[in-house]
Amino acid sequence: MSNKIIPHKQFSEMGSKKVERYIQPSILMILKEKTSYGYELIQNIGQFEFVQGNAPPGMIYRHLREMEDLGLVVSEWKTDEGGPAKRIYRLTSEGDEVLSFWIDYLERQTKKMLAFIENYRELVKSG
Amino acid sequence: MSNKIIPHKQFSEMGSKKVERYIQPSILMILKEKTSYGYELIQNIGQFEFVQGNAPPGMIYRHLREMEDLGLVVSEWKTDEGGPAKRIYRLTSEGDEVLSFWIDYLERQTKKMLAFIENYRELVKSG
DNA sequence: TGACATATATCCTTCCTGGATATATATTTA
DNA sequence: TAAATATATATCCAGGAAGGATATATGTCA
Repeated sequence: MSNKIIPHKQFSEMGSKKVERYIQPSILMILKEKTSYGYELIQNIGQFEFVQGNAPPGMIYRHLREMEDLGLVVSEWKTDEGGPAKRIYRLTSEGDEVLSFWIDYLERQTKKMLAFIENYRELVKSG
Repeated sequence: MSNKIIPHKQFSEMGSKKVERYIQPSILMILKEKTSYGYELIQNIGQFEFVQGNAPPGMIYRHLREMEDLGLVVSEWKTDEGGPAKRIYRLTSEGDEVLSFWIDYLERQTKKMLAFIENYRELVKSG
């Protein structure tokens, strides 16, 4: 039995897994504007629309630890506000520089994507 | 000992692994123009610049089998040209439809990326 | 005949994601 | 005041995709 399915369904299922979500640059961007912490980032990372809804907590904390290990951010505990302690993250100069590399990358990538789309349009027009 | 490294190095190492390569839509696009086969696709897929150099053969053949299983392409053996037999792939109407979904997705994604870049420019300007 | 180009296929390890779960602290509500 | 909820961080595990290496086979050219 063949495995044929409705194309848009196949696409959305596949897309939901493989789509680039740009977690790291989004965190760097938010921290460039102001310091923040995991729980807040989980709620705010959706503003760039690469992630729909709330981001999975495990992924954000995992990224933050990795980024701190790489020296892109530094953190300190904040306990004076009531409620559970927060680990406040701040961007480092290395993190700032990596963000600028991300921007360069995104510009190159959008150019390639737009060329790909244009190639498609020409193909449809001529075919 | 901390794990600080040179930012552009960290970025290029990370980028080479996580970058979106758009193998499936690239194959669909080539097959929309004409039929082709694995070995030829490996050499031609670089034209869209999502993949630099030759694509890893294992990945292309893996994608082709998966895409045939999904009904996006069909194949037949061609042995009348001398040299090893080629498995010629042809786009199906389902594959054509999935490619158009890919184009829609890429348009949405580029919009988000451009908005992200613009957000960065504003931040740099005001900060 | 030996090397090389063409051509497909499979295997294995590593890495990342998604999702679930655990833990702990305040605040609100009943 | 006890229970439920919101806040907040952290860890674990299964599944899947990528990268890279390797195997196999055929024809051509020196």
